[in-house]
Amino acid sequence: MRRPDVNLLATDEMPAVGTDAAQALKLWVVLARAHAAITDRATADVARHGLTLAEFGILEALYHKGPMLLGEVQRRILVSSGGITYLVDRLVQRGLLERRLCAEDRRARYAALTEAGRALVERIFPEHAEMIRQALSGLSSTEQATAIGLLRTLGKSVG
Amino acid sequence: MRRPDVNLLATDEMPAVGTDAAQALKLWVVLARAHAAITDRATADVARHGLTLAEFGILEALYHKGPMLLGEVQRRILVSSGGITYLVDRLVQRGLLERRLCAEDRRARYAALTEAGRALVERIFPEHAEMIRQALSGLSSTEQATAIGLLRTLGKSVG
DNA sequence: CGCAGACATCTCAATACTAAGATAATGCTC
DNA sequence: GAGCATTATCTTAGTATTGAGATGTCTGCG
Repeated sequence: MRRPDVNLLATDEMPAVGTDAAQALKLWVVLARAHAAITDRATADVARHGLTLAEFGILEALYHKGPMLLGEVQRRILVSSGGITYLVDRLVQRGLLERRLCAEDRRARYAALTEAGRALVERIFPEHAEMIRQALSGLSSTEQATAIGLLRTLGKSVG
Repeated sequence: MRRPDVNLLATDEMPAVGTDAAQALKLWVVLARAHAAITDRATADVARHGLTLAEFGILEALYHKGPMLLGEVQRRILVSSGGITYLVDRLVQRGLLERRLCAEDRRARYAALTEAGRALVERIFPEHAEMIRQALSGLSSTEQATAIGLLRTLGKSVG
């Protein structure tokens, strides 16, 4: 058992690769490792409440933004179109979410929290936020700000 | 269709969360987004050769490090114990890898590249490295060095 | 020596997704 | 206003991966 996630490249001694490519590969490796480590912790945390990270992401988004079209939610949590249907189905079955018609576009559907869903988020979100804070506390506030800037730039330039 | 990966939190206006937790959450979000963006590209790149990112990671590790025990490979590419068996099985079936007995420990097995496996890595790795270099080129060399340092610290302190 | 526990790998069932295509509604453009 | 490309969601089948437990092996201790 143990650990989901991405591949990892040998960090040293890579013949036939320029030094700039080697640096980029190393960045990709440490990024993937950090992501995997945090994902592990966050996954375990929300699993205590029977939720996937993706499911938690949906609940949290709806809590902070209010009802959203399925497509908006999909783009926000980064799943496929089939995936959002599947995830919302499950949350609806558990009584945490409901689908609502969209008056302006009859193809579209809103997802909205039920009372139970709202109550769940209010109960677990603060703990989860605290867990994340704790997990990332190896970086000072200044360092975190720097990292946010760099990763934001990176994310935009890759996409 | 479109896009694998993690959850994402509403970045602004989160009641009942301290500013330090809010910053940590934002870092988690941009990290996850950057990771998802790069993963998308890298996955598409290796898929051209019929490989998963995890499969590619195994081939690449063995190429640069030589034969490794399955457990070592598992820790390196971050999959479950069942996962490494499954992945190695598939690569063996395709003739890219072979299992070898370990003289010192009869429970353990080495994974080693076959000639075909070595040839494949030599053919596709340089392109892949170049693709990663290009994908991360939105950050200057100096910025990349900074990011590597921060993410390495982060990864260690989380785990 | 002989056994208890820790390990390394494998097996197997369950699951959270993805990809491709179906359905239906929208909105341009002529 | 009729068609055609586009968009929003859903359906279905397939898959990569996990997690729990089984098996065989090693190691240290009494």
